[in-house]
Amino acid sequence: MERTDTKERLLGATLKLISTRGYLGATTREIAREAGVSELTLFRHFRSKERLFEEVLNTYTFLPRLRELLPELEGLPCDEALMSIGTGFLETLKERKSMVRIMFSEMNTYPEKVRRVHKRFIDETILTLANYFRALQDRGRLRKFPHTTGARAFLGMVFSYFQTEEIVKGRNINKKEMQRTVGEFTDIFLRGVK
Amino acid sequence: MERTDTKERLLGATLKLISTRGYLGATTREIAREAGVSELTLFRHFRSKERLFEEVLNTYTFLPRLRELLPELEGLPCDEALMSIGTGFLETLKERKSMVRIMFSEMNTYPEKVRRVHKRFIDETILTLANYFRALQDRGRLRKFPHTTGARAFLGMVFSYFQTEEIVKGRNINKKEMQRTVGEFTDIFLRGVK
DNA sequence: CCATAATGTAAGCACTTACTTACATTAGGA
DNA sequence: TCCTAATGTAAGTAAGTGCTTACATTATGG
Repeated sequence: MERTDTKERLLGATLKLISTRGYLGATTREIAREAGVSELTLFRHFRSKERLFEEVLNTYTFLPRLRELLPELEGLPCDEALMSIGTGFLETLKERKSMVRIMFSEMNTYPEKVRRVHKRFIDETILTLANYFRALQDRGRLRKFPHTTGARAFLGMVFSYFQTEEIVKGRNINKKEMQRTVGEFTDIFLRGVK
Repeated sequence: MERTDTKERLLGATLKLISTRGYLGATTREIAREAGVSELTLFRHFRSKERLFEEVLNTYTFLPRLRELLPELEGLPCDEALMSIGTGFLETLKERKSMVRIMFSEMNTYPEKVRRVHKRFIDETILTLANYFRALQDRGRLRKFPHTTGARAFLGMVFSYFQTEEIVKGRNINKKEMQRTVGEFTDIFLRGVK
């Protein structure tokens, strides 16, 4: 009974290694070494690599915070509310970068498992935002437009920005840059470019 | 001298298998079998799996294709031009789906050399559209806005849409749905939602 | 103080992988 | 007709890979 955090260390090491080297590229030997335990311990806790991976997905699944965020935006003007939604979304993505990486890398290895995570996060976020837009339309704060497509559009801008900069280029989007870019996205989304 | 298209068949098989199983998951045996040649022939044409993969990336790049999207839009009004860019972009992504899959799923596991090409690809795509926007601004057809962010925004909407539907969900976006959605994106992008 | 549960070390197994070697076949051009 | 270039078959190699077995160590709680 030497350690109590063995399982957590293994899960963390697996998340790290699979997100950087891919499922096939991350070996159980290396995961164990990264966690500071023997390979045998890995197999004693999780019976196979696949089960280990599954537990990683379950452990680090993330849910959108948008729903909790919305009530706080009640009184705000549209631009400030959207700005807040955009930066909140981007911050969640940054926090869960490893999981986002895995989501799009292991789509082929384990399609159903990964799709579940995607559905829980992306689809849910689009839906929530779309409903929010509809509410704003009903109150006359926004003009009529297809609210689901609108949600897709806004989140798509932010997500693609995250994907190209943080994931593909490996850059870190700092607070200042984030504020600026999301601000510009918001402005375009609200006012249009014409 | 039995066949003249051996190399092409191998490149095609590699594209197909790597895009579905990943770089490590696609074995040289299977690639050869898919191409209808012996594994030895594969190694005689390309000396290693890595070189084979590099040639695949060079062969199937579609950056030139994207560049062709702009020139023919001279006389069109903004909304039609944007619509054309959006659908053209989306159609290219669909056509080159395998490449898109490879580029955005596993890039972090590939050698630095490959990643650099990929980064340049993204930057150039954004830059091309950004320059187009600037030209339209100079001619007073669009209002002043940060043109690079604008290009990011528009391409991001379309790309995220493609990624979610075609890659993650495995759906086929048909012509009609594509027209509608891109039309709505364009409208939002030009007029805003306020 | 001792049973137990969590860990370790070490060896190894069955399998796969990228890649090689040696040798044979075949078809077209000189 | 014969040389050459492209291909094939078959066997094999070295280095992994996930996972197992056998056995030892150690700390803790009753």
